[in-house]
Amino acid sequence: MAKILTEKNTSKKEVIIQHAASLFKLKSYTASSMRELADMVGVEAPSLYNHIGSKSELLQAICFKVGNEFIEQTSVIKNGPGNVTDKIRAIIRFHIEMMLDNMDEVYVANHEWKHLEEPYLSDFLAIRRNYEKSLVSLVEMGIEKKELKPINPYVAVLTILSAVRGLEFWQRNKKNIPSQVLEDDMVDHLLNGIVS
Amino acid sequence: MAKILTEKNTSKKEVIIQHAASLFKLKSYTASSMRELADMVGVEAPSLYNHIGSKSELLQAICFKVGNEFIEQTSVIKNGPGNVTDKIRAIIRFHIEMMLDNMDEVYVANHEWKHLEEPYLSDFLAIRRNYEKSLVSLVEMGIEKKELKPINPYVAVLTILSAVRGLEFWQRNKKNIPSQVLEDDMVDHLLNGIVS
DNA sequence: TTAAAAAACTAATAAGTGTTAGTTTTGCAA
DNA sequence: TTGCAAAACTAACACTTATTAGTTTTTTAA
Repeated sequence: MAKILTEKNTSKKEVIIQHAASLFKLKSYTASSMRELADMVGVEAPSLYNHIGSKSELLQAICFKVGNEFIEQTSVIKNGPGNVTDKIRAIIRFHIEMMLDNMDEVYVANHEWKHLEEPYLSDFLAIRRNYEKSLVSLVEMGIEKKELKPINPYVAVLTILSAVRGLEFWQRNKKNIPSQVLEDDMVDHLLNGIVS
Repeated sequence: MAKILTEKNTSKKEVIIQHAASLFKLKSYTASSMRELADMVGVEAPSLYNHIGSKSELLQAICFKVGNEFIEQTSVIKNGPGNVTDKIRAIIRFHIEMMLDNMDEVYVANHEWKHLEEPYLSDFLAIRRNYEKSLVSLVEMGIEKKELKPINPYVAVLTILSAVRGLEFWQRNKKNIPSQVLEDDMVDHLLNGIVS
């Protein structure tokens, strides 16, 4: 009867994954049922299994898609031209844009990864650790070159990543502040502070 | 048979709540079962109900305890002496200390509030909104007095609160960085930036 | 020592979970 | 039009869930 809507270049599996990201964000992974997901897709729950292997496979797909995208894009910026400060600026901007454009999936990757099963959980954490290390080494380089103050580089990276993650709360306030102001002000705040 | 350990000045209900915070942080609210919680407490699951009303009451207790503590302490700082910059510095330090000292409960309040039932969900969100507004007005005052740069005050508050929340990831790295360095560097980062 | 209250226990319930089996319908290619 | 594969369906299973009922044990107070 009911049929999964297939848009151009979007497999039904991808449609399911997108709805899953939205649902997992709304209700969290464990509180989301396959029946609810099926409702969103417009199908009975068992029909989902013609396209996917399991519920946890959906979480894996979301987490690793996001993780890999961050790794790749940041690597491009890091290995590109410019001084360290410019690179950090670009990375912050990339984070903000990913957050605003792919809110559901980024949110799920940030919040629900702990429900990944092994070995995916370990793999995901390794990816994240590597990502953080890569940013730490960039900050260290900036300190060496005297572009940055002699702060603890790990604390700086933690602060930046956390601040950017906070855009998860953004949706309810989109109305008031244009995202360009948000992006500019946040980048400036994290690089130059707020004290005049 | 088994008995709940009662420490001085700690009711059994509080013991249960503390274990609940630890469990909810580890596995998330919905993935935590009352049987697991009972195991931690050293009791069978139905025995918990001699001390508490329901699972969701535990979540309520945790969320509102944390919420009220932030409201109160921040209000004290805000209405106390000192210029705006000092107050913001004090608030950031208070957040960091709350995070380090009451990690489990703060984490749960930050992450699991969405599983609160009405009317508690609405109440909790109202508390948070008020708290944010109160900080925004403080930043606005700092801008008026030219202590702070003319940034968007909401973005500044969002950035600060999010950065501080990131200390949730701190546990795994406690070994490397003394928390005093963490606190000092993060405060300096959020007020003065990292560019030298 | 005894009576009452507090708090533990076992057993059970009703609802919801992800998933499988088996069957029917749909859509495309020949 | 026929035949086949893809994908939908219904029914069901095995488990887990929070919670209640009813009972027994433990603690407290007189």
